[in-house]
Amino acid sequence: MADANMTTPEHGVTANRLLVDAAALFRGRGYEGTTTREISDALGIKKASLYHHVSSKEDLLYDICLAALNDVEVGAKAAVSEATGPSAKLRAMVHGHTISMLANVDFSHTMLTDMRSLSGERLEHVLQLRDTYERWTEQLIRNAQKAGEIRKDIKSRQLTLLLFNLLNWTMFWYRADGGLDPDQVADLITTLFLDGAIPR
Amino acid sequence: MADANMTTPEHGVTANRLLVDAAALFRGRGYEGTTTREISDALGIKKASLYHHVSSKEDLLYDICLAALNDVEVGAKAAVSEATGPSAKLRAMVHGHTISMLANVDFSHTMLTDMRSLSGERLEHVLQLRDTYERWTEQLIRNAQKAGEIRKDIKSRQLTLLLFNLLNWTMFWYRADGGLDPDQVADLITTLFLDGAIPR
DNA sequence: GTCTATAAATCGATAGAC
DNA sequence: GTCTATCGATTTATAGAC
Repeated sequence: MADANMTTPEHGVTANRLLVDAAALFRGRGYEGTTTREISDALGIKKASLYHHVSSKEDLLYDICLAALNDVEVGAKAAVSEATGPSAKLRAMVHGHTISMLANVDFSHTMLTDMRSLSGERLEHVLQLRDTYERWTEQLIRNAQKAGEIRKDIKSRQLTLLLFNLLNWTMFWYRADGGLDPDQVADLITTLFLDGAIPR
Repeated sequence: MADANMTTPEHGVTANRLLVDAAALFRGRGYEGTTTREISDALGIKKASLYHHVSSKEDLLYDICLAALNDVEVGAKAAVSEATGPSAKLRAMVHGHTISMLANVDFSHTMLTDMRSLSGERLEHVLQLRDTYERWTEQLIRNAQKAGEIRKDIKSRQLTLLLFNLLNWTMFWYRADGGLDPDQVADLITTLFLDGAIPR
């Protein structure tokens, strides 16, 4: 869902719809594979009218990446702040992250796969935000390791990479109309990450 | 590595280099974001000379997807055929898949993220090959479940999706010059998938 | 805030000489 | 098998009327 906190205050409603429609197109055909013509068609305006709301196509990608990162981070941190104990906080992170990511799957998908099309400073900024979030996650894992609730024979960095493998690729097969709702997806990821596939 | 079995016999050496160089560019800038001019520059020939070897840019993408799928399937099936027992075969699948995928990471990355740019029949063909491979993997999991070596409280379909989450996203962070070699990556994925992050 | 019209550049692909 | 030259279409973006 594209709710109010996904855009900065100075943006109007059309600019909001612009991001949502662009993200849906970018997810389906890629940023480079989507033309400004297709975006304006989706909004029901002419191509030139887009430039009243944004100053370039890349602006759309940049705003989508920032919104996607912000939503997931806000969702994860809210969930973690309500949990008590190292492994409970880790479970909460997976749950909050997954719910936010799947609620804005067009944004998350675009951010993760088309980020590379951003130029210079903008790419660096998005990468820095992503890295900061990954380090925050790694700290959750390290805390759980110190408490003896997560195995210590695999480095926290590598456990973090494996956790994001589980989280990120979900966007490629998740369908809102499919057999699983976001809560069930979050539970699956949590269960496999923590318990593994061999019976305990 | 781009070895001999990655191309069909009728292709010459230039056509082979063409695939390798194109896959590297596609991984870095995306299929839609890469121009035929960039591809010809990488080969040291003029843009028009490309069309002596391939009849369209999309041909390159199609051939890369087929080669990527074939390499991973061949690697995984060879490993599985040498293993004995349901869970040993599952471990072998992860190992063979990971080694082949990381040895041709430009090809795998391009196949998994830019497949969507294929048109009509070609997209269907690639999707069908991928689905067949996924079903073969799910059968390995089902066999291990029947033998009691894999938990039965999660459906084989969902365990398969989670396993491919672990396998596929690895392409986004694996670096040949990084701290982990393909064998270590395969062991990490196997260990987490089977045993989980909580100490046993 | 949307429109028509168009600029300026680049795209994939082709023709034909060598 | 590679080249020069070029076609026709399409691209992002701008100018200026309404």
